[in-house]
Amino acid sequence: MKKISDSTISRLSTYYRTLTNLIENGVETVSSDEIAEINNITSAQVRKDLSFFGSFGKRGLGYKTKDLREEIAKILGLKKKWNIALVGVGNIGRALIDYDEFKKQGFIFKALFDKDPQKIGQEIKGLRIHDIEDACYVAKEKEIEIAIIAVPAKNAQAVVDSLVQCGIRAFLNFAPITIKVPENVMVKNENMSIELEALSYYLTQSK
Amino acid sequence: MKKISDSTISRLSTYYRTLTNLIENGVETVSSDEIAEINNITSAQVRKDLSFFGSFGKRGLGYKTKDLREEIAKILGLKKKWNIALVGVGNIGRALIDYDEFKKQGFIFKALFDKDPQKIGQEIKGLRIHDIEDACYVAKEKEIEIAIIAVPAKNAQAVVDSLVQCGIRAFLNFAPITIKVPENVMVKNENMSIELEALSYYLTQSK
DNA sequence: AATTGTGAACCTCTTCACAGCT
DNA sequence: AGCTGTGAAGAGGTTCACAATT
Repeated sequence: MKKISDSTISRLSTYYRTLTNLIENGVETVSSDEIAEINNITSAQVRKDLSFFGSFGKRGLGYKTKDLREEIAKILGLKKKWNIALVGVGNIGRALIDYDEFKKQGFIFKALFDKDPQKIGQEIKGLRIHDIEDACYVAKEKEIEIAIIAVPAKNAQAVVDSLVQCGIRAFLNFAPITIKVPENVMVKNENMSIELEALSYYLTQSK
Repeated sequence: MKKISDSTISRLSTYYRTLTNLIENGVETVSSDEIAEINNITSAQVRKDLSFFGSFGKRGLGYKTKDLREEIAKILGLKKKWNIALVGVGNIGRALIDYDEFKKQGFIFKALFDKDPQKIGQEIKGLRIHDIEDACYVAKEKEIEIAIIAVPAKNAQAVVDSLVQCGIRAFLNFAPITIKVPENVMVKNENMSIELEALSYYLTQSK
């Protein structure tokens, strides 16, 4: 399949959210122009993004909100639930366990890992914290498909390496470091300081 | 000044982090090739990014780690401390207060806001939680420059609107919604589900 | 010999603009 | 008449490749 750009995929996520909101508000049809307006982009961008995957609208009429949401769910793989694991039960990790948005989109925590003996064995939200050493066994048992890395930067690469060995192929990385992985493994980064630093840059510039 | 792309700015942040690590490990010089290698990009990209701001290296020798880090700190505005406010003291918000990476880069929480009467008046890490209604007054007193928005999506726009009124011009938004702001105000988004959905997409594709 | 700094080439993403459908 | 879908044009970002410098 033709390679679709990361920006298109992340915009599809925002369209998905937009459609969810519209549906909740009882809106049944929507134009590319309206979706664009809500998300501060152009309508051509919306149509082009969708066009990579099919034609979901009706000329002159726009898109049925429910149908389009369904189509995007299919594209993004949101028709199924995803089993995810949290590695590193610190502040960030704990916050993510409680983060409703994940559950709402079908991402379900099935396993927690840490290497701190104090934490291992404890339970959070009915989930036991396992020793990271047992990750392969537990990950298989719980059929983990995605791992969220919330360990200190210095441990992140090693943790990912071993999970790749266990067969995990998708990672959401919160550690402020670039993780190396084989070709067929995907890492997405969530680096909160980078965005703050961009704000710092813009404030500094505009003085 | 010439408009610099967002990607260049965010790469500068990663170079900055790379240099910090190298310095901690006693490395005194580094080539664009080494910086590139660490971050999985090309050396031309590193040199081009830097070239927008000056020439900081020596041909044949590379860059002095300490000097280059200093230069990037100047570019990104990291020579000063930034006063930041947290709006919305929920799970995510609490985790951010404890997030060392922010403090390390010079972003210091000076004010917390919430609208829940249960929370108002409480203290976290020596910081009092103020009523969001008092935001303007407190923001001025504490000289807040950047606000982190960690309130539910449905309240985010209103909260930002009022803070813009108070004169705040930079926002890091964790709410899964596109915020509208005037031209001279900057919003950066941290949308964790979007990255997870990208992983979902790639796993679905590669099946 | 090694490595930077950079114009030019290349590639990718976005926007335009309009034919085609409803 | 209104709005989609899309090829073509335009803008922007990345990589190449090499002269310049140490």
